[in-house]
Amino acid sequence: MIARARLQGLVGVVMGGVKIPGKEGTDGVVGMVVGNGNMEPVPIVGVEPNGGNVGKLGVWSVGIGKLLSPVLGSPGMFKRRRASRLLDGFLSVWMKKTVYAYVIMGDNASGEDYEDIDWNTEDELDITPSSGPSAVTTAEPIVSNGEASLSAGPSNYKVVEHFLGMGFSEELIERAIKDNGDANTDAILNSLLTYAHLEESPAEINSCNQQQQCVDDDSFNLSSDDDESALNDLSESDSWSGSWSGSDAAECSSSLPKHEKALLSLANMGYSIEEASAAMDRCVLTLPTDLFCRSWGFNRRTNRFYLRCPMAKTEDVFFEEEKPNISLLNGVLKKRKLYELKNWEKKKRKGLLTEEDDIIRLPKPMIGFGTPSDPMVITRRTLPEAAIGPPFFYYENVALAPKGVWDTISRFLYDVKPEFVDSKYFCAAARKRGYIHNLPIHNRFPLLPQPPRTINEALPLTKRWWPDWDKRTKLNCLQTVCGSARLTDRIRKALEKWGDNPPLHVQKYVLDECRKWNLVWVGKNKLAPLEPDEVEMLLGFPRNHTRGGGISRTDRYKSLGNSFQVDTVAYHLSVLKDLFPNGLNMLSLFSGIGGAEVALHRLGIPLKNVVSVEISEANRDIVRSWWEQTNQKGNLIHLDDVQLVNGDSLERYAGMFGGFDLIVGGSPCNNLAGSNRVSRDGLEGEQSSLFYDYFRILDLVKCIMGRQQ
DNA sequence: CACACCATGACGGGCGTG
DNA sequence: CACGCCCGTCATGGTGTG
Repeated sequence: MIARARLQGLVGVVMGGVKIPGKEGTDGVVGMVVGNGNMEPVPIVGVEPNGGNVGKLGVWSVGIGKLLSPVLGSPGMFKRRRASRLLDGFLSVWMKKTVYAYVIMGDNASGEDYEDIDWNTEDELDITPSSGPSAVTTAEPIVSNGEASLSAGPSNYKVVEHFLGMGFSEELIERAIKDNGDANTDAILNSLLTYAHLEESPAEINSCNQQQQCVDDDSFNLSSDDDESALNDLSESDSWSGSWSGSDAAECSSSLPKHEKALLSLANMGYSIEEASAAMDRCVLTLPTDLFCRSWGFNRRTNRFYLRCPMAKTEDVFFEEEKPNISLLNGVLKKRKLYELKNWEKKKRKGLLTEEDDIIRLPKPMIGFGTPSDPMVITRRTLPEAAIGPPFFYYENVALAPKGVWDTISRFLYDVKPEFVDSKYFCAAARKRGYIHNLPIHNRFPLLPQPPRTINEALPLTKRWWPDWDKRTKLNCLQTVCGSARLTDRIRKALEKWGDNPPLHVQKYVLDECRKWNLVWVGKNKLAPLEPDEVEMLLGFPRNHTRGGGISRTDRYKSLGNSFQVDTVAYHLSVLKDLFPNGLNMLSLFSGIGGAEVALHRLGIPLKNVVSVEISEANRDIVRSWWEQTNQKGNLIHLDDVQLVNGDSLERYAGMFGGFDLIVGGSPCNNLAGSNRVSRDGLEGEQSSLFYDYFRILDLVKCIMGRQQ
């Protein structure tokens, strides 16, 4: 029988820093967690240290929740080994060394050998439901090689077993077969889904709908077989998922709390209760729940999977793959999704979206917990327990990221709420950024001398030429590119036609260009983009910080545009001065041109050891040059790729220095920034997803520091 | 001529605000 | 609803270098 394994959607992601005893290089364990129908993570029920063979990463394997199984496939038939081998395939197309997410395969068996798949071809990765005769859906009768030999029972035995394996109760299956006959599995499944639906409470129905969004559009049809070796690792009976098949499920969840069962399961595999508990805390609790209600897409350009928000991109999800003969299951799901969409739109129109629907909002004014000139709004806050250091951490990114991004970032970073600050309260240029950190917030102090706060003060030579119809007192955000000479030439010619009082439409044209490109007046009718050293000054860097040493002008703009505003960051970090009078050890991720290092130095906080991770050689040169010129007494260690930073190296450095006191990082904003017209893909974008490495490394260091104490 | 490097301009859209 | 804002990217053509 031709059958295909169907990868049924990525359900959950977890990343943890758990060392698997005796297994080298498993610090950066990336987890695979599935959710259950209640939108909760399912506790980890097993560890397969070698499962993914993911370079130096280990792989968790997990069971499948009972309520999920009608949608995702059969927990009873879930084969770890096969799943992990499928993962290998995905890893090969993931392109990145670090893996954030795995696809859980619904175990619809097949007759083809999945190992023959060329995972690097796009065809096999097509996320659209495949058409043609070989395309089967979850609704078709499916028999794996392994089970075929067992199926000697009555004619509907296989059908019953199949649906049993999907987690439906025997009673429901019998009822469905009675209603539909045993030939039409589509109809049976539909009935089963309906029965199950009716049995759920309204709240559960709602969450179930969200859950199912993961499933249809982003499913894969992939060949797979039932490798005999799949059976030789963990037996089904000692895994938790095994006990979840069929009607045992309800009893199972009611007898012991889930986490205790998972603990037992881990303990049975040879880990101490302590280790198991730590693993579970770390992995299960840091799982952001919104991942469960998102669906997955595949970016062909980058060859990577990404999460997409069902709310923002609903139309894509719905209509890009309209095909007449999509399976009944898909039909049901689409109807539900459509229903949900309409509900959501209705709510939105009526303004009924609650706080829960839209949690993190930008404050106005954007002054965070206060600025040097504004009175402190808040001087105390209560941090979530998991966020409390050591180490201190400080994370930065653009404030105006696509919706939901900051919620996700915040959930990963231990539910600390971001502090949004616009640097226009610190200097003459706007820079709206969000900072998530676990630093104290009382007794902050600014760098002295405080930088000029208006354009006139910052660039006094421009004052003479500034027309009264240009009302700007602050510059806009300093970006990575600047206006060209040809542009300012066009503006000059446009102005010269009109003498001293250009008409309103010319004024508007000029002002629009000025705001867009941050132009300043340097002569009569003469505008100019900011010079790189002016940008350095505005951002709080020493003059010539990025100058020379082989860096081009455009690269200077780029590096500066990607940097911190030093005064702003220094104000936040100033509380460290009393805490570390003898200096601190810092791990600086995405260092760029060393904004954090410069800030700490200017605060007078000695830098004992700095491990700086920065991909750009030019930027590393800048920091090294600054390090030497400022006669730093400490050690500067440069690494290039955050993705290659693993537990071994972190443990080594932490051992050398006695741990890290501070972890600073502003991860790439390319895919978040509003000015990106090409690939504003959100947090799962090619560069911005490196945020997860920030979290991964932070979590690893927390883990290491916890052990050292 | 090939090649690397650099400057230039064309290119929307999400989201907040008033 | 109109408006303003935004740590950007890509293809292209020019320039410098061997």
